[in-house]
Amino acid sequence: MYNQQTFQPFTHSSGLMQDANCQYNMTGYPGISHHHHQPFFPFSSMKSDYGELSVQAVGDCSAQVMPWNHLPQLDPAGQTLGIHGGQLQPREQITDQVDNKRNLKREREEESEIKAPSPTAKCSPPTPNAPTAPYYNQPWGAETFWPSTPNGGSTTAPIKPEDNGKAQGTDPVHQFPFNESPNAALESGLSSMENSRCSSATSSVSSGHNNSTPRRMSSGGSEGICSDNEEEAPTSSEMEQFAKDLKHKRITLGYTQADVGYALGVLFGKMFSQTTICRFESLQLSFKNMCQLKPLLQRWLEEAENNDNLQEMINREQVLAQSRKRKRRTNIENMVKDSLETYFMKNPKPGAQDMAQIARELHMEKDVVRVWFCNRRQKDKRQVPSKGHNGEVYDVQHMVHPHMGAFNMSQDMTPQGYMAPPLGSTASLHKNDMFSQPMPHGMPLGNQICRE
DNA sequence: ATGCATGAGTA
DNA sequence: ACTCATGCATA
Repeated sequence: MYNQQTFQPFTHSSGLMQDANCQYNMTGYPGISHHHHQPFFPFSSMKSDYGELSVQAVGDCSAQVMPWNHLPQLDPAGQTLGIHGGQLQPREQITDQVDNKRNLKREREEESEIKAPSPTAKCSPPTPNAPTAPYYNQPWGAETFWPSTPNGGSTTAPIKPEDNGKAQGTDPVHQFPFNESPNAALESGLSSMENSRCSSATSSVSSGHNNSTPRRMSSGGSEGICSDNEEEAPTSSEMEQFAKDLKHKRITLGYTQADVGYALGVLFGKMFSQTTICRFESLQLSFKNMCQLKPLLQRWLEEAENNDNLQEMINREQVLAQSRKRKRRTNIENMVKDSLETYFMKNPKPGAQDMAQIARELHMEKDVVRVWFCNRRQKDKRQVPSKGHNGEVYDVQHMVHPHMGAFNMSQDMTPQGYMAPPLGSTASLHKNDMFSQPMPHGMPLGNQICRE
């Protein structure tokens, strides 16, 4: 079932309502959210997934959403330039930013997008072996596991990794190439964090590991939200402030989110992706997760502010790339998403039977359906209602506007999450009403589209 | 910036 | 079978 088609012909009506988009396009089911067992930010800034509005709209939106986004990462131009707008793809270009760092931003990013290692980097050579990525990434070849992956022509497709996926990575931490190992301070910070709740995370480079490396920080932790030993559990507003600050300073210093994630790997032995940093900055992680990452980012920030060589050091580092196969991302059509959404509202946690049923009806793979539900639930938890300003949450489909404290939602939930059918939870809409938008539910297309 | 995916840990 | 942390790939 992974079709190979490339993209939907669907063109977005960009421009129309980008702004509006930002505001209304938030999801949240009040009913559900009340019960999260894990606290999340009250101010989520997420945009809904369902919108499927124009890509650009989304992008713009995001930039605007954040109040503290002093330096909008993308200007319109940015978008035009590239998909990644201001961000670099981790693997590719982490290296060159050194110098731009000071000069700055916009351009740098734009360039990077296109470029290869920047020549200008003050110290960093084009970094041939530069740390390109600790991330393995394999263009998921059809070959192995996944059934239909005809990948014929992968868009980006690269090369395939040497093995099937199970490359064991070496642990960056232990192998630290770089002599000037992380300072004690850093280490201590990390360790404390790990000790307190991230024990398993210690060595892993999050990404590519496969089996053996534990990548998560204590998940089940009952330790509450953030029991940081040394640092008290930050309050949501402190966290919000920190995130804001981090972003601002990061940008000012000329680092990309990918740089930061990479730097964490170098400094602490645990690398993070651009995605994670992005989510941190936009408060789209669970509060607990935020608390876990905060100390690291805090350290990084300190280092970055006081150490001009940081980037250089980092550039010298290398991390082994790992490879693994990954299923090609399925592109679920809007119509299908709508259907899934409907099912979700009726029952966020369908049993195997239901799942199979749904899969049948939608002509999807059961696994895809399963993952969709998992992600949907996860998103729901993460995406908590937010506070006002730009972050009004508004779920078009559900017409819900939850306004509850995220942090409190945890307790009454069952361990597994959802207890109540979301549907009834329609809440009042606030100003969102104004933004309510017609979700351009796309056009009817196939169910899933997979690019090859 | 976000959708779909992976996998360790867990209920 | 699920949650949670996390990331590749993509918009």
